Amino acid sequence: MKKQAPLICVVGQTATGKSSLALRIAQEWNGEIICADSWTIHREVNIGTAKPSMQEQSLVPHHLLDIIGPDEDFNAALFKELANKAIIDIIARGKLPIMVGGTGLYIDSVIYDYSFSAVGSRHSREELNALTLPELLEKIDNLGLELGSIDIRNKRRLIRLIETDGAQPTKGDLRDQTLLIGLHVENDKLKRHVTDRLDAMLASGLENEVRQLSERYGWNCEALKGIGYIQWREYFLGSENRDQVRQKIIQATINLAKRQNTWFQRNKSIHWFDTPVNWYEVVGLITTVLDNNIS
RNA sequence: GCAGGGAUAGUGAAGUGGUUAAACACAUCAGACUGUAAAUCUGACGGCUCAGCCUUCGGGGGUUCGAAUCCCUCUCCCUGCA
Repeated sequence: MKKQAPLICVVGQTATGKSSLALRIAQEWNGEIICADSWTIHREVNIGTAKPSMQEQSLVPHHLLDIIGPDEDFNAALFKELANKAIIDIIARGKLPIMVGGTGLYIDSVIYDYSFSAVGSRHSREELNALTLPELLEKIDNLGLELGSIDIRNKRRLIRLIETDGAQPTKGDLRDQTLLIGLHVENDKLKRHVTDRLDAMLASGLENEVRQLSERYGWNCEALKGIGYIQWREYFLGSENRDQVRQKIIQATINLAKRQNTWFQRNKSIHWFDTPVNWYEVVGLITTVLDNNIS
């Protein structure tokens, strides 16, 4: 039986240094990076998303960056498809694929081979969105759909259930030869990292980037709904000052980091590292996986 | 100095005599998560020897069967007049 080629994943909360670790791994083992991030896929949002710089991208090829416009939608199923293509392509060229990112759903869709149920065209999302929770439940009942184990207090879950005609999703085992490296930082330290990173973003012209994007695409634009962007709205309207924006961005980032951590912590296959990462341990871990593959 | 206003849990803020350990929001802690995921949703959130008990609404005193809510007084803060 033919063995699957190795895949290295670097996951974890935002601002833990995933990108730089991935870069180092890629340079050490002749790899290419696949970004599993729901925001860096958008073009034109660069500073606030902490997108890898052109300099970093010239060092190592990055995939799934800048693939859609700021006002275009994206989704996990699409990510899974594109990421799988990228992985196959990288392996075919004899290089090591390294998937890095903090969007847990995107990562899992690839490494656990999620079976996304097709979107039913009979119902428009806009129409369903307008319904209340009880109305959605009634509709589901009328359609004869099984609620299963979904959270019936979460409107989005109910809408999805209707859209998929109640199709039950499936999840596979962890992809063979896949190494999961998780980065974790303690709360206090994380807050410092987040703050420092934001101040660096501000120094490199975040405000200007947001202003230009909001003028060109308007505040309803997808990419401007992200952290680091949406918080400027009141500022440009004149009701808040720069420091309030800064505090709001820090807070939103910390809140996100908490949710990301909850997602990844339940995955018992992840090898966790505290930062700063002990490089030799990483080398040891990766070497084991790669050697195992050769034999 | 005089006249008003105010002090409520980590923060903001409701409550103005009786299911009030005290709405709500935020923060915090924990959790869920398969075509929006940087999204969406859930629980806990005064203390304890925790299906019961104890202590809270600036401090002290009082009225009342009963007060964060009424009265007196003290402290501090804001506003108008001096």
